[in-house]
Amino acid sequence: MNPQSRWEQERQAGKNKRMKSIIEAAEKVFSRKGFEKTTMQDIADEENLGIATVFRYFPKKDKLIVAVAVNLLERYLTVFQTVASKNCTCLEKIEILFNHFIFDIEPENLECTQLLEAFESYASTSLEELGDYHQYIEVRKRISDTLTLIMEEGICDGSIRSDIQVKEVLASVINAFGLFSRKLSLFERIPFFEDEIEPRVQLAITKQIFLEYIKAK
Amino acid sequence: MNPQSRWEQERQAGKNKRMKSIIEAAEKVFSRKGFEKTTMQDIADEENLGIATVFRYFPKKDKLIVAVAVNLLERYLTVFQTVASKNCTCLEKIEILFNHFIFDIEPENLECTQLLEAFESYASTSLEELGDYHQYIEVRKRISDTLTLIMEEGICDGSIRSDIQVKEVLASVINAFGLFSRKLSLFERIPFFEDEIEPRVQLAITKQIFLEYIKAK
DNA sequence: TGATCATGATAGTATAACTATCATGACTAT
DNA sequence: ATAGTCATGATAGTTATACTATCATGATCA
Repeated sequence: MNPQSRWEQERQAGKNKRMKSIIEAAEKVFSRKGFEKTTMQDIADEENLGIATVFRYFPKKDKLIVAVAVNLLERYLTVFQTVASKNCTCLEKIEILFNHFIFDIEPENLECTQLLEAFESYASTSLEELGDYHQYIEVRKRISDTLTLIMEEGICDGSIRSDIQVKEVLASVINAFGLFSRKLSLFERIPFFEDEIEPRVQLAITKQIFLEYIKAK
Repeated sequence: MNPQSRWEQERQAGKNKRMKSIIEAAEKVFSRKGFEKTTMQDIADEENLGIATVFRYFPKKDKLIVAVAVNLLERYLTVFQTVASKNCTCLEKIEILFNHFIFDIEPENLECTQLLEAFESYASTSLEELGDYHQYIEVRKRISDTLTLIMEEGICDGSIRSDIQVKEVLASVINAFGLFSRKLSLFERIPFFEDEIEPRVQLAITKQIFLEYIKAK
């Protein structure tokens, strides 16, 4: 067996240790500075690596960006799965998810949501090759499936109205998550934005609108 | 009077003819290629101008991007105002607005919505100087005021439930516009996205959720 | 002990934002 | 009509950054 190809295999499987450390470093820097303004040098510096090393693992910046997004979304998936297996009503589960990703006191989760939102925006406008992007879509689908499960359960136990189109409604819920996280980041950056509606209030309202809609009458 | 300063005044007021033509050209190119991938050269070529001329009017690419967004949003404002003065119920007005910007057969309006969505995302991550951005916020506020008017009218005439927080709910509506336009652009770019929910269906559901929520019981 | 290979350093290319300068030709005021 | 003004275009140059190529070094592994 050729060791070169073993390394290459590891690299492609994303199981390489250094690769993981670069992804984690990149996530930090992207969160701070955004995808566009972050340079590959910034990421190398974060881990005290040579820039050539970063390029060895991620020959294109876009590849690194997708890798960060996929990594993040996979962490999300486990949260969704954990909540899904909890022993409470569907409505409670959905509220737990809202609270976890948006209203959590820890700002960390919110930052993740913001980064994912930024990624989807980046993907739809700036991503050059869509080849790696299907990986992201895969994980996104599994999250969607998990939520579908939660809602179908809710219809069975009578806590959710039975005449809704499950997949479509929850897609709206998912999108609502990301949407307001972006508004929050705008709000934080721009002082004269003050007299607009506080995004957290707006988010709470949106949550209410969705919950009221899906609740069994 | 100093002619140099007159030109400078015109330039700053945005009333200069050439300036307008550059903004219109830029809007076309930005719509096609996105903010990031569009070069100043592209914009100059679109109008057969020298690149130096473009830089004379817009010393930074960011300034041109904001100018395009403000110009676009001002066109939106007139639509909102026109619909507001129509002689029909509040619910009908809101539905007209949905239809106009998203479901319209003319793809032109949808492209505008997508460009605005892209701009807000760009503003929250990549815009370097927020100085010009307040102009955009101003117009956005006037649109918000117009919508508030529509909804308050609806509460008076009894077509809208009276216990909602008007400003917050309509902010949700406005954001829903932009959100799905981005999903649409993703959908158009990515073939293997096919088995996801059709964004137009999703958008229709969202419209339904909001309308049902605000409707008087 | 010797071969392999990840790493870092460095130099180089391409592209695009942005600056500076100057010739030209259209417009404007008298 | 003429002279001056000024928008424009052409061009050359600067800087930043994505990305490539190459080589020395030192850790690891057989």
